[in-house]
Amino acid sequence: MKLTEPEWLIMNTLWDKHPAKARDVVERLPSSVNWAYTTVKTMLDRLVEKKAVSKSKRGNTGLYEPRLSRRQARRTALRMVLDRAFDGAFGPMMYFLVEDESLSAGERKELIKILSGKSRSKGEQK
Amino acid sequence: MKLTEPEWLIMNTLWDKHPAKARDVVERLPSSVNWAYTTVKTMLDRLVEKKAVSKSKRGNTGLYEPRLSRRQARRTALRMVLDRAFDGAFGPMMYFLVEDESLSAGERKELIKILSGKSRSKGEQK
DNA sequence: ATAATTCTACTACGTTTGTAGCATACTTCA
DNA sequence: TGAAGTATGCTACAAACGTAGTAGAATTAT
Repeated sequence: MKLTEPEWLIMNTLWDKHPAKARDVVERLPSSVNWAYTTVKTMLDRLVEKKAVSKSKRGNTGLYEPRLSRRQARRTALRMVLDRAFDGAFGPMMYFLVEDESLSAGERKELIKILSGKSRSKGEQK
Repeated sequence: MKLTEPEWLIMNTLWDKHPAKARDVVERLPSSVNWAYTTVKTMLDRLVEKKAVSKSKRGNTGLYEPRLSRRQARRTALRMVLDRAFDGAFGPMMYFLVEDESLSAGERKELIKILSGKSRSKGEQK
C-alpha cells in the first residue's frame, strides 16, 4: 500500500498513538503542518477507504486506528525506491547509502555491528 | 526534484542512453510498459518543463537529455523516504534495511567491507 | 433546556497524474 | 512528386491529490 506524503503525516501520528480521534490527529501533526480539521477528516476517511486505517465509534465520535503497520509501510516505501531508482538491486542501493550519506564513525561502527551480528540466515518474512 | 513513477521509467531510459529521441525512449521502456508514443511525448515534455530533462533539436526531431542526474534523483528519493518513513533518522533506516531484508552472507560481508573501508571522515555534502 | 461547541457526513474545487488522440508539418522513398 | 510514414504541438479527460467549506446531528456546559 502506497502512501502519499500527507498520508504519511497522518499515519505517523496514528502509529505514535492510537486509537485516536480526528481531533487528536490534528493536534499531534507536526507544527509545520496547519491543516483544517476537515482536511484531516477527509484524509482519515480516505485512508479508511483504502483500508490503511480502521474506524470505530465510541458514541458519536470516530476512533481511528492504523490497520497498515508502520513496518509494512516502510517496507513498501523502500521497495518502491529500490525498484524505481535502483532497478531492484539491493546491494547498489546500500552502497549508495553508505557512500553518499556521510556516516559518522560511530554510525559506521554501529552498522558493522548489526551486520556482523546477523550471521544466522534469516527466513523470509512477508 | 521529485519524480513520479512513470517519470522514473522515462528517466531511467534516458540515463541509460542519451541524447535520445522520443521514439528511442518508447522503444527502450521496459517491455511491461506499453505506452503510446504520444504518452511518452507528453511525459518528456512535462519533464522538460520541470527542468529534469533538456531538449534540443536536430532538424525537426527533438533530442532529449537528462538534466537531473541519476545520483541526485536517487538522493532525493531516498531522502524522501528517510524523512517521511523514518523521521529523518538515518541509523534506524539502515537498521531496518539490514534487519528486514534478508541479506545473504555475501551481501553482508560486502557491506561490511564498504563500511570499514570508509574510515576517513567525510565532509558534509549537501 | 438552551446556547455554544464539536462531530460527522457530504460536497467542492483547483492541481497533478496518467494516458492518449488529432491535426499538421516534415521526411523519405518509390 | 506524391504516398507513406514520422514528429510535433495542442488538446482532452478521467482519476487521484491536496485542501477545505457547509449543514445538520450530537454533546456539553450553564
